[in-house]
Amino acid sequence: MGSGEHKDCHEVIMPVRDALDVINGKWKLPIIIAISRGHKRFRDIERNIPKITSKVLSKELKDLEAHKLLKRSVYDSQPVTVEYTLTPYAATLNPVIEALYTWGSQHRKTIFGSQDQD
Amino acid sequence: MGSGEHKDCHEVIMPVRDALDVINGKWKLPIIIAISRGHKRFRDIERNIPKITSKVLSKELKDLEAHKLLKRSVYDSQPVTVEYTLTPYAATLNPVIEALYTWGSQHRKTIFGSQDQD
DNA sequence: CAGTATCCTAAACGATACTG
DNA sequence: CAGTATCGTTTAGGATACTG
Repeated sequence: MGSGEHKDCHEVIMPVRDALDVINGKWKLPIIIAISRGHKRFRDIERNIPKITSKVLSKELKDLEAHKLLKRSVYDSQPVTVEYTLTPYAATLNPVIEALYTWGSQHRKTIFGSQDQD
Repeated sequence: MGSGEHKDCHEVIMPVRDALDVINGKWKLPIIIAISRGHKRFRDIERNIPKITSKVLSKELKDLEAHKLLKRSVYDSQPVTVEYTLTPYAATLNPVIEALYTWGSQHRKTIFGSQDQD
């Protein structure tokens, strides 16, 4: 009805929020990136993500698994090993990661141009 | 040096984290979207973002302004009006928003296929 | 209209230690 | 190695009320 003026506003916001709900926080995308680069083991992932702790990594891995973005496999080797691998679904996030990577790279240059930053 | 194997992992993670630092949270991108759709006034923005409160909107607007993504203009009219407009820099976020929009739309279909969701 | 002031809860994040 | 336990701090976010 009537003036469909700010209706299309919601149409854009809603899906973006859905996406944000999944990748929210500092860690989820970095974890996906690390695994996509071939780091499958818990300690290996941990070592490759600056500042992350076991506790946070553990929690985030569970979240990502719940969102069907990765799979946890336990191998009955000697000793038992655990591997995290991305699902095909996680690959659909690549355009998001690329857009963020591109923007973040540019942004970093921009802020380094004017002031300091970690 | 030696095995530069997980070095490129950081090269990807860092810019992504920089981007995430800026757009983090549920509200920043929705706010940018609302403003980009022509909603410039505080109440107008507020009305077009489901569930946001004055307090949160106020805080997020300040954050976005600090990141140079939008500009707050006060017009000495009768009564005083305030307008928020995006900076040209905010437009560089469009590919990010589009990627998120596309993925979020697909994701919503995916989860609606299997279970319920808000 | 354009916000601010309080108060509050829940979640994120972090440090350190510990277990099978 | 692959985590969990415990603790504490910080931040995001929400409810409600209020101001110029």
